[in-house]
Amino acid sequence: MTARTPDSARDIPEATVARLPVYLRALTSFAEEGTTTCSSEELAVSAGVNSAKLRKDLSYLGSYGTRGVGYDVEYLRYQIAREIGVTHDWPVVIVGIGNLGHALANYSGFRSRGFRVVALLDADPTRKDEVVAGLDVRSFEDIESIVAEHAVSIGVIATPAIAAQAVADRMVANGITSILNFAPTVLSVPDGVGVRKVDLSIELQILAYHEQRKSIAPASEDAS
Amino acid sequence: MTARTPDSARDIPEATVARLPVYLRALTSFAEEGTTTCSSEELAVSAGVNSAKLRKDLSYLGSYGTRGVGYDVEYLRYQIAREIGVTHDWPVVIVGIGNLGHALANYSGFRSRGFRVVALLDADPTRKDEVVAGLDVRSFEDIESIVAEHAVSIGVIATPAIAAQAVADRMVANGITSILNFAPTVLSVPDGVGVRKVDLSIELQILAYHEQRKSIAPASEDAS
DNA sequence: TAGATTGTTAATCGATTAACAATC
DNA sequence: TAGATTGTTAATCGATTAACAATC
Repeated sequence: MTARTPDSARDIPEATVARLPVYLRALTSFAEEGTTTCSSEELAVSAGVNSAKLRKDLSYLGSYGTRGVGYDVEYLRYQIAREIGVTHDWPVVIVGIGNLGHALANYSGFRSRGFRVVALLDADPTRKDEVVAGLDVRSFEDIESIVAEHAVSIGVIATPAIAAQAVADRMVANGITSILNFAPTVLSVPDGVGVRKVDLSIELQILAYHEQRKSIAPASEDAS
Repeated sequence: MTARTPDSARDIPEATVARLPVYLRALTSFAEEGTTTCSSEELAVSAGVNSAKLRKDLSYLGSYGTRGVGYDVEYLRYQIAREIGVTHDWPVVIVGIGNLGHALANYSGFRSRGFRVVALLDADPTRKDEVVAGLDVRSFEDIESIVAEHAVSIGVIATPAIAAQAVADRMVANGITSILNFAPTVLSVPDGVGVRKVDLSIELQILAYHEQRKSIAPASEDAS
């Protein structure tokens, strides 16, 4: 009981989970360049973290390196992909096909990184019959049959803020258990449903805060 | 020297800084609804955090509430806006006017939350003379004059990954000191330049990780 | 064997939370 | 005065980091 869990299903800290995709991407770059082996230092530089943190993170997955040698790029890449769960594609629906929904539907990075957009939904009936990124824009009312047909568990909300909660409720009612929310609003969902938020203005405001402080700050680090 | 810094320029933890924009948004909602006063509990619910964390966060800014009563919505809203630095608009340039750049250029939330898009730049000469969101798409070569003319310190990168580092270098060379990066790549910038990254695939992969574990996890919390 | 690099330990740092004295 | 709610304290929790023993 107190021995380390031997195989999978260990408990990985949230901060580590958030970095695994970054490592995965760096390893994919290495593989594309033909690099077959790398050290924790090289991988760390490529991922923009320090190597102690990288090794600590990887240690939660298991022992996939070789002391004195480093990591096999392809092997580690696969192990991380497996841990994240992107060795097969996840079907995804996007709701809200405005400017942002358009951009998301056309984003090729989803496909290459473990996701497949299976449907585009919009509540506005005038948008129906539009074709975006090779997919028909369908009525939001079709969500039930689409989620059932494709066994969708991940939904993306790209609607105006005012509509987002209702969309989330409807997603959850139809069995979606993970939501990526681009609408600038706080969603409330039942326990067990995962939500991540991408908020463009908030990111800019965080930059603005630091930007503002640059002009105020005493020049204490100024070595000139 | 050991007394609390009396006025502004206190040291606010990063985690708090990242939440201030969320509080600001919640307060703006309250104001629009005509709510003039709120308690930490009400504001916390609206922002999706617990009230202890909210009060702790606000305590870094100062004492803007009244014990036994709560907060004046408009007053607190102004204090937070001032702390973030969005009592006046920040000029912003967007580089890379593909699908995502289009969406960002048209995003009305920037304008209402402290930012003004002053120029859209793209390296592709065939995109010049296009008008997006009421702005001419201009050559990336114009960045120097535009940054100088509008005193731009914040840049948004919405180019393909392959171009992003060169764009960032050029931004930094021209005096931009804060970058919001949508390209799926790690940027390296000099000390003193702030970078925030928004990575759509990474957000989905984090959701996928948790989604995957739901099917694997032992039903230890299952009370049925 | 000597050199290199991992995986792990332990110390440190920062963030969260509950509880409550202060005070309206 | 009694009730309400803030602002702060202190305990806890989680994340980071440097250092190094293990081991290729």
